[in-house]
Amino acid sequence: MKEICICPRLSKAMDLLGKRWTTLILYQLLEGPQRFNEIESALPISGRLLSERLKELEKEGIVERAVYSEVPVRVEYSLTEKGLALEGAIREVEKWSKIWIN
Amino acid sequence: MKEICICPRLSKAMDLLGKRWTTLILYQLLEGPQRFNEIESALPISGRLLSERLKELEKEGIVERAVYSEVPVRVEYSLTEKGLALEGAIREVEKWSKIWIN
DNA sequence: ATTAAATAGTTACTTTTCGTAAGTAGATAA
DNA sequence: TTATCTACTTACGAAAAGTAACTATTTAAT
Repeated sequence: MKEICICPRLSKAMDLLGKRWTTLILYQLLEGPQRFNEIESALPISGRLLSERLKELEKEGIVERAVYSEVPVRVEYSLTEKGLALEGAIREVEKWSKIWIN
Repeated sequence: MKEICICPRLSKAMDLLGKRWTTLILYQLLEGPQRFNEIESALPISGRLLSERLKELEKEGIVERAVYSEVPVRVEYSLTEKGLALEGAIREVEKWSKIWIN
């Protein structure tokens, strides 16, 4: 996106949040830290895309990745402060969807 | 999207709002009714996609299309009640982006 | 009569992203 | 040695997005 016009910050935000699955992944993580497979099971997303999205979100400082060297290995993803700050926005969409969808 | 797991309404909502440009188009329409070219100029979007998105939003009852038979023709797009109801969610993302982006 | 100008799109084509299914890696257990 | 578990990665065909040029309609100008 070229994000020249309009509000450039919102534009940047939507580059992230407007990507397929991103908001649903964050919504899922609002439940608390979760493992790769837990998220994968909770959403109709494939491992390929989940992996891709989590990397993007980690790079943006929205999600944190923690590896626990157990057997087998456990990897947990959680929201950072920046990620948690999105709760208000996500809840608003949830509210809207409860009223206006279907 | 298969939208089986998680909240199916949120999932459906994100099918719409999570599409590229959709939220920015709605944000732009929060300024008031606007013509095709106005929206096109305000965002770095092409006519092809703008046309596609507006049709989707119209089909979902989020946006209304009004044709005025002037010369040359004037076509205005505006938010319906359902569309206006998204303002809270969009403003929350805007707020977040002002704090956390860049 | 022909050309130009303005708005609101549409078409054709290339590039990027997504979806699906199968495969990999590293460590243990049978 | 084979199987199992988790967390990914790879390969590839399909769908969506980006870009630029083109169309339709009506009026005005040359």
